[in-house]
Amino acid sequence: MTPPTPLHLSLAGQAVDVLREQVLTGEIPPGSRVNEVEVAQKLGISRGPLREAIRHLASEGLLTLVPHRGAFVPDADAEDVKALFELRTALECAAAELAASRRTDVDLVRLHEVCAESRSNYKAGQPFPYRLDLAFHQTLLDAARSPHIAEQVRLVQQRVVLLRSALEDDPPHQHASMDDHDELVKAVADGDAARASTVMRRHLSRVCAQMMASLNH
Amino acid sequence: MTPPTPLHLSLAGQAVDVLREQVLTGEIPPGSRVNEVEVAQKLGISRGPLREAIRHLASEGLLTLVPHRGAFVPDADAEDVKALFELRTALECAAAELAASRRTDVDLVRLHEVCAESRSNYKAGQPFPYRLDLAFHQTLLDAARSPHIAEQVRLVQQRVVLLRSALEDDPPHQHASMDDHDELVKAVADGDAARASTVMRRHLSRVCAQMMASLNH
DNA sequence: AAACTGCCAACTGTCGACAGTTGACACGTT
DNA sequence: AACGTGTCAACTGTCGACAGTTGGCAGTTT
Repeated sequence: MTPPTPLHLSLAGQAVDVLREQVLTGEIPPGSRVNEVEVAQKLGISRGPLREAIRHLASEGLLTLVPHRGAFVPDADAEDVKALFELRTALECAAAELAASRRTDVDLVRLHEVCAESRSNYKAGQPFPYRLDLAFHQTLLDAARSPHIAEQVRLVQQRVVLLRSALEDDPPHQHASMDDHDELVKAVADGDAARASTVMRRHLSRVCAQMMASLNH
Repeated sequence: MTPPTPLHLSLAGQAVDVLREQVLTGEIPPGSRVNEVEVAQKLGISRGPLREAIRHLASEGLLTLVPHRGAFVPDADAEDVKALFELRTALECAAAELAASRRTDVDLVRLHEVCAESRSNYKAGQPFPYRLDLAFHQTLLDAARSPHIAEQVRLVQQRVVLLRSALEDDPPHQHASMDDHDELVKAVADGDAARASTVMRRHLSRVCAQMMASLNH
């Protein structure tokens, strides 16, 4: 059934994927500890690969390691969110600038598609799904064509998702976000790097404030 | 002599430090492979902790993992340098902006000290040591008071150091760098975030060009 | 002689077991 | 009753050994 390394992914790699999923979905709730023997048995693997998986997720910021105590799912306060968004702003503003100067027509089509889908969903009474927000930022990132920045944004995004569990999206915020996205696309289409950066900064500032507000009850 | 976890650092943690040193100093040259059993014996530890150390360094970008082949010290070409500096520019420009708005008088004193030491060394006929360049950027980073950005810059800096082995510092470049540093300090002292960002971008652009030139023989 | 095939050593991926540390509970003391 | 102490179970850190895969080499074929 499970030969050591059949063809594609090592046990450690599979464990990384499974654990990441469980942490991001909250199946393993923030603040809880990850028991090595217990999880290893549940995944049907040994402690060795699982340990590697845990360390990997810790390097991504999805787990925090305490010597001789184990790995914990971090639960953040408003202060952490603010600090994290400083990094995200630095990365995504730079990405927005690069996208404005490097985007192709295909990139613009994709960006318009995502924005249009968000609008239609919203007008149909559906809430603006976080999935589409992620898709927009990912598409913009692809247009920037900077693999290292993209990789770092991916890691930060993950951590934001981890903290997003308690976030109740309210309609005003959703509307403002979609407006920001549209404005970003316009700036990128015009090749206006400075404006793209400015709009992105304002957008992320808004999102950050929203998250901090919902974290403070 | 070596109980499992004597008091402070795990064997894996120690191995990380030793290996990082060996990789950054070029003791383990770029392109070479890291043999697990060999290095483990040389460090007097088992393969388990060493594997964790290897994975950790890989997550920092100091090693690249190839399934079933092992870990290699990456040797980069000009294209990689350019891509890496896009990330570094995004991070350090943001840090420069934050430093301009958050710096205290103590930060300014420290920045002036580093610049002064660089100048005096240079005028004494000594080459501008890379150590002082790192110190300057680190001091500026401290003034920005953004731990996440600082951590990411540290990782990128490491990778730059890894590629720096073949870099011959020529006096014109050193002089220009010191001028950039002085100009940065002025902007930070004035609290001029926009100017700090601009100067930092120009500075890193110069350093990047210098590195790419020396990589192309 | 060049290309293909089968074998082999070296190394990574994985596992189970042992040793040391940590936090907690129970007990005794002040 | 509150505090300090000793003991203990649970867990992490570490180790040595086995299984599977990879790349290279020798031998054979065309």
